[in-house]
Amino acid sequence: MVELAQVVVDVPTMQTNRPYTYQVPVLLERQLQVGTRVVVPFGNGHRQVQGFVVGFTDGTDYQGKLKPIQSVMDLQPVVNAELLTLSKWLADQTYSFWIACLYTMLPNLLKGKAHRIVRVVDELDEQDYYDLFAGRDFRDYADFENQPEAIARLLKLKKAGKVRFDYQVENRAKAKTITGIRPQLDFEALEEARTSLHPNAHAQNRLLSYLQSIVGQTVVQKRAEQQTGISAATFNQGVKKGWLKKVPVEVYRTPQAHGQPLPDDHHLEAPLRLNADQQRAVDEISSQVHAHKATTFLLQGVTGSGKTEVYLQTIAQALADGRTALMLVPEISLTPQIVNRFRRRFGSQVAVLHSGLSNGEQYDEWRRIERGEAKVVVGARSAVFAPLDNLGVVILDEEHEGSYKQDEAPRYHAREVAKWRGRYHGAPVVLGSATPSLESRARALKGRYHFLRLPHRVNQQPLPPIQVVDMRPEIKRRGESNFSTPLLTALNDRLSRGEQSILMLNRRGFSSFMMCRDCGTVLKCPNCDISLTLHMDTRTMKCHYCGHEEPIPRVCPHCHSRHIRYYGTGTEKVQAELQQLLPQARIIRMDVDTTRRKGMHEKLLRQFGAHQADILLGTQMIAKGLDFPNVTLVGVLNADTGLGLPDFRASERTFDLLSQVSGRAGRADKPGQVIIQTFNPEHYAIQDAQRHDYDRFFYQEMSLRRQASYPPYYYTVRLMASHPEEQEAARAMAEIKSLLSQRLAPETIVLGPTPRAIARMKRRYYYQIVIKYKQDSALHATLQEIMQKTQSKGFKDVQVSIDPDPQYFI
DNA sequence: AGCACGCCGACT
DNA sequence: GTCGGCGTGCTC
Repeated sequence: MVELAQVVVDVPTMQTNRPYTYQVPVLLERQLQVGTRVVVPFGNGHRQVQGFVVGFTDGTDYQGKLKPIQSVMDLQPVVNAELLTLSKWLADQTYSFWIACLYTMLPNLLKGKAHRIVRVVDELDEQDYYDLFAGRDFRDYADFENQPEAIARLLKLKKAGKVRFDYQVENRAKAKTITGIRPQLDFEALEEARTSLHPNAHAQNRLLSYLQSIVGQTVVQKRAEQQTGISAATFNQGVKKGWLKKVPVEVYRTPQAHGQPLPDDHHLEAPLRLNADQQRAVDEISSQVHAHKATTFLLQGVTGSGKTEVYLQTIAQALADGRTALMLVPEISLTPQIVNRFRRRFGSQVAVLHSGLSNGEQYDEWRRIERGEAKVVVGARSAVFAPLDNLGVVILDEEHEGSYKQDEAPRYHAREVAKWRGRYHGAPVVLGSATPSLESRARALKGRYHFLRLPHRVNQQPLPPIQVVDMRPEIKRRGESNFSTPLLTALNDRLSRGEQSILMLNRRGFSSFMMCRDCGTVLKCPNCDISLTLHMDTRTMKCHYCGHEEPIPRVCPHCHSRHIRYYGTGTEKVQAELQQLLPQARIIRMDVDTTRRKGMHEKLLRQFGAHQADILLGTQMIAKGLDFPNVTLVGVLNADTGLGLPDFRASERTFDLLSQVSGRAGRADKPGQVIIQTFNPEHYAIQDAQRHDYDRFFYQEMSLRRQASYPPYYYTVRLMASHPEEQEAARAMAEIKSLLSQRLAPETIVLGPTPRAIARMKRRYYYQIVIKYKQDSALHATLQEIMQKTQSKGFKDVQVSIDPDPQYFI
């Protein structure tokens, strides 16, 4: 029986979210493997789409006539057996399309580009031929994008059978090549050519001797020119005379370490000496590497405790076993400094994957990994899919970071994918953090994760003292200002001593909630204990969990002050105020606006590092990983903004952020100081951060989570539905809710539906339902059922998405 | 997604 | 009468 191929096609809809069966033409039989990309005809007409071969079969239930695969796009599979299995699991776990999961795991260039070509097949009249085709016999349909009249004419011509629409899938994945030269004659023949040269032909003489020295090899022309001083013109003459040939040489678009040279493999940095805690961590993790055990570790180490060195030496152990390693870092922490540290230790075995790379660089790094040339991958979230074989260890640094969860479909969490890959390869997974997520820390306490701690700083220096400044009396005394007296004094002090300061403006939750300037009260929902969000459109305060609504208050419900208002400030405004207060200070502002241009982020940091400025003023992006020895003061202008968010993780994020920035002060020989300005000096997240007391924060927060039935005591799922008409969105959600109530376990809590914070986006109205459950055997099937059911005509134009374990609830 | 089939309004 | 509006259903 002839083998048939199962193909997942690039048509991301619920109806087509399954493999289709295709005939395999004899010519393609040998090239075709599971995991290769193919071009297949799909649907009526002659539409072509890209697809992935996910299996072979010798029979099918399909009654119609099978179509043949049109062509094979890859010589080698681009998805190996592991990643194929993973993609299927991912689609199931995240309620997303299989095809979307496959693309998520691969470099962007492997997503083929579909072209529609309009081809002239019959005589056209002069006018049409000239206007539409400009004398050619085909054009890309995309050329007519914004010309509705032209499109109308084309459709008419199509109807008349004068033009045809063809489809073409473009394979964008191409290797970059540069010119190489290769001798075309053997040594003797070159010698002969040399002796018959005119005695004045010095350059050609040198070329011939050079060619003699590289017989049988290919050398990059640019290098040959540099090495020998022979000019490009002389090489061209050599080509003419048939002495040599120019050949394309494939090169990798290796992302350079931002101008710095890549370290060469013979001068790698030696491992640092470990302290007892670090050594124990390395030993325990390595033992699991050696034993092929998929143990999950939680490595909790205070800032400066040397976690990175533990990672490096653990990776070295895996490499020594002939295995590979995956190192995940949040996007904003993936700075040149951290990448270079890995490169100095492991040299050219390191590959880097992150969103800052061009598509070409991304593709080339990916191929180096896939070919086994890179054994250590350092990357952000999506690097968790790096095609490493024989994985020995996976490390997730800053495991508490919300950015490990993708906030669009497929909504996966890199931590869960990492654990899946760990199980597949028998490799331990290390979750590292100074402030672990409550979920992870709770699991460590229950023994589900193996708990390791690094309680001491490597340099034995104490953590910097943190001063909390209560802004309420400050505002009363001096009027509206972003700068308290103690902070200004401290800033002035650094200026006069020639030391630097970092100021962070917390932008999260910008101006969406109400807070009293006199007592710090934030308006909360009476049912949910979560902040109410201001809706200017309806002039009300709303709760996004239960739908509670109340008018905007004029006086504080707690202290009856009239100073209750929105909360939030922009960096630009703050910079202006600061410049006025400290005219002599040189300030660098870092926010989305000043760093939008590529490379600006690094440039500003380099300037600050070179002491071309006294103060670095920025948003959250400056909280991570920066290490400037001359910085002795860190100030947080508004610690509270995060606390006002209608999100049960608000306190946790505030605590993390404050702990994080505090680590930026005084890391070298000079002692540091941290000043936190707040309207809520009594809040436990601020007080515990001030004391550097993670444990205290953990237990306090855990008890609140237990009372309110939030993670880690409950799991959560968020369902969202949208429709251009608000009524329709609400009606669809009501129907979904009733289905959930019928199917789910009675202990499962279903909140909502409620309108989302930004209820109307892109001309659609959004509603959400939050499900809280401990275990519910009916949940998965019910959610699948909802995805299916909402395809029917009762849900016309309704878009439904499911977000398991959402990180943000706004 | 993108296409064809199919059933109701305003036109050569 | 028919051209074409877009609602509906299918794609190996």
